[in-house]
Amino acid sequence: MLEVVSVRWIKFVNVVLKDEIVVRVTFSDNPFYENVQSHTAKSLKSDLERYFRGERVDFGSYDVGLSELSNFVKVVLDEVRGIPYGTTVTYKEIAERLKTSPRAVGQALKKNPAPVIIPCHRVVAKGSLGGFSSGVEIKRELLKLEGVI
DNA sequence: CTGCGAGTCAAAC
DNA sequence: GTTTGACTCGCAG
Repeated sequence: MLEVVSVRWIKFVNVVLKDEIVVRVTFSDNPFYENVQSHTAKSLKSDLERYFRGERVDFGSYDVGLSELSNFVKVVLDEVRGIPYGTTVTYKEIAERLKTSPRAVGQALKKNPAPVIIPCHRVVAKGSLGGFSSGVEIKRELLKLEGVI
């Protein structure tokens, strides 16, 4: 069954769940039509509201649907999920941990279907912010929210 | 097989 | 300061 959580922030943050698994996260100017039923969706909505209010929230307990992705991308995203709130890591560090190149890491992060839930915004370039699939402004605001900037 | 990045480093204007 | 080239590696064409 399909559910949608839409939360107001600098933009609307929309999370689509299928059978209580996060399928994707998007940012939009107008809210998505919500459909919140399961306990998971309710809990997620409340967690998101607290997170965007500036509270320290961990989304590690939510499942994200990664089955469509290549194995390499899964490994990278999995590594990224381990980055704690309020801290950042460079593409290079991730690359070294996984024995690959920083560029490959960037390519993998671009395919992240669920920003915020999988905190790809905590991966930055050495000396600058790096990129972000939903716009670098969003990335900057997220880091500001977590007190990194 | 070729070319392109959400990168990095060093060398050179 | 900025730009340029070599290196890198998984993926799309």
